[in-house]
Amino acid sequence: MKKKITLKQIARELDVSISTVSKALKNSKEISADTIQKVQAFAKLYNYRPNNIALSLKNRKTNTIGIIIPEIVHHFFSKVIRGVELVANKRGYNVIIGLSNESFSKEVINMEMLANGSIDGFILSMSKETLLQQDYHHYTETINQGMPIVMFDRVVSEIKCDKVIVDDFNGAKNAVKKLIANKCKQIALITTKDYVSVGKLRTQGYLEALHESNITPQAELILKMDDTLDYEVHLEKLEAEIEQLFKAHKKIDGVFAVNELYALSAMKVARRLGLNVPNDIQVIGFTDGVLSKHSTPSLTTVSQHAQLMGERAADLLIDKIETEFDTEEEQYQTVVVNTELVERESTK
Amino acid sequence: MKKKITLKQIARELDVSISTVSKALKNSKEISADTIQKVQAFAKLYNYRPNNIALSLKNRKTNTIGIIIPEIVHHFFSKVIRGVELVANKRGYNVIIGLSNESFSKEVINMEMLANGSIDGFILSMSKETLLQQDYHHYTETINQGMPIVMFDRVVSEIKCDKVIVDDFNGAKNAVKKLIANKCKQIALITTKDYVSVGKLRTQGYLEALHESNITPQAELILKMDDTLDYEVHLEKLEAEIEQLFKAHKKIDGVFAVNELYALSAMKVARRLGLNVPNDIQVIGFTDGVLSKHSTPSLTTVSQHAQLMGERAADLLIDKIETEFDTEEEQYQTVVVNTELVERESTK
DNA sequence: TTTTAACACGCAAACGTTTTCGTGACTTTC
DNA sequence: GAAAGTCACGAAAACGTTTGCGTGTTAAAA
Repeated sequence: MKKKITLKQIARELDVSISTVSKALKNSKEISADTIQKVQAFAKLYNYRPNNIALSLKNRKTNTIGIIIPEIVHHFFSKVIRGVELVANKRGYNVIIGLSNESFSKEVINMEMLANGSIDGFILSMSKETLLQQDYHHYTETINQGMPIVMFDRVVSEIKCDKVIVDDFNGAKNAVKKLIANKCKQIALITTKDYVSVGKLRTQGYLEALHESNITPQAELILKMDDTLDYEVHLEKLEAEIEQLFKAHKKIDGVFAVNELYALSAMKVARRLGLNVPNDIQVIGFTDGVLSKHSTPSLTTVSQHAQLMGERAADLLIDKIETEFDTEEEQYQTVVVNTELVERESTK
Repeated sequence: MKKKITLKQIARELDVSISTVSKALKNSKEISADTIQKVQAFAKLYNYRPNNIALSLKNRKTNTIGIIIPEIVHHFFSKVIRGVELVANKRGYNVIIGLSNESFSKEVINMEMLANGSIDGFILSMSKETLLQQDYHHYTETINQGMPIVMFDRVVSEIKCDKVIVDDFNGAKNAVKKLIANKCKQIALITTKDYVSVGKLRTQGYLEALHESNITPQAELILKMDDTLDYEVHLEKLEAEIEQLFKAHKKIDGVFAVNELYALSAMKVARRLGLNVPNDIQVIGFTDGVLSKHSTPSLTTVSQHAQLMGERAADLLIDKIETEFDTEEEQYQTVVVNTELVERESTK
């Protein structure tokens, strides 16, 4: 049980000063070849590694980025994390995570925990509660203290910072256009209430696609679910509403759902009602989870390239961290990650 | 853009010493009421928060735990993380993650990055490559340096540390017994090669269940897949092998698979061969992913309580971190988390 | 009035680094 | 043989804290 060795200990053992040891390890030409050799041999023997914390303090730089997300047991977010970790690691950074669990207060607490020197910058996606309360002071305060922030997916225009977002609008539009091209006449939309920006944008994409094809949208074909509830738990409620929709509008022959679970539920209800997917009714979802790929029939979805978003966000953040001079007035950019329609069995 | 304020700056502004400020903020009785009031007001105004890094250096304690896992886009691991984060946060710790991506070298690098002062202890699950190479020096070295480690799920007896494991043996045994109780006569096993400890244990559970019911195991009913490949990618190969198995043994009426995807593939192949699940063939999987719940038919599985494992691991680790005195010789414990058979539609 | 005690505060060390600058001992140069 | 230069190293400050101890001032006790 040999504890980690420090410069001081090496110095004492070798009867030189701490500075000599430090320089010797860096092959400084101030130090004689003899001493360098001696010090390095000793350091290697005892497996010396500089203490990160001391370095962080000295350099006022932690080489760590904080990521705060609403939920980690979620394909989208875990893929984003993977992307962040990938480039962070490549560029010499560690990643520290905080989960808000969709709660405003946990988000605030987590940010405060990390903002006091532990990290060099944030990557985050807002919790639903924050989105609802529209209280963004913790973000702006953090930014004002000079800590860079990159937001992704769930963003809001009030906050001035770099952002990485999915092209929700066009993703949805293309999906619906695909349904139209596949001869669907009555296309239902299963979405969330509008305060969730992504739900809103996808809804707009749906409407735009109809518009461009000169189809008059029918309000009765749009189902807006309350997204504050954990829908994993409220599956029955979800299915009941969909069933009601299908029964009230037997002519529905296409469904665009703003997430995977809504789409899956739609397929399940359709099957229960004796409808065949994709022959009687075609379904497209949004997100690239595991369910789509392995469901029966497998689900055509709008893939979001979550990992790529994480990579972009990390690059953006680290770039900002490493630009010494804040070039005059802050210049923020918003990266839009394109979606991709992955066609599977639920469409023709 | 006001940067974070330090004790020194407060001291200068208020024309007192740094120590006075520090003590005043702690309501030390060495300091007069006037001064305390003055300092605290000023600190509040400027939103003073002590710098974590400086504290970590001083206290030689980071209040951060490192977690290293093979993969994050995976229901099991992300649930474990959630559990870890939950108790870590509750007990005042942060969580920093490292992904080995199933690679030995990335695991080593990640551990070294974190072991140099960044964290107080590790929670980790071994990469497949490490499991294969059986090179554990990075673990033992870390432990020898006095850094506590808690391993979970993929563990190995050679490493002396606290562990949290799933009761794979009994989980598998109970699952197979369930199949037997449900009148299955020919029960196939779809498992991994034996170097993955969990695969091995689940296989043993399968055998034991048969043994206890006086059924002679048939080697031809056991399919051992090569787990070094990413099976998400090699789905067709997997399905082909299963199809071959089913065709060669038409009397198979039960399947126990050591993970979710194997089970799902089995159901898919069965359907393709015109077999009804659960009437012709019953299927049970292992793990508590999303797929089981949302597949059709939904899959009966052995649930592992991943989040609970994470919580246990975190408690174990933090307990160890916070016991001042290493009570004489190290005493390690292994926590076994029970499994639970979640019955769904794939069994009768 | 002198001694003692209480009070309110500052000094300095420590955590583990890095880096600038200073300095003593040689070596070279004229 | 003296001046200048080179070499190899050490001292010290700095990053931002906490804390034991020393000290000057004042008030209380003798």
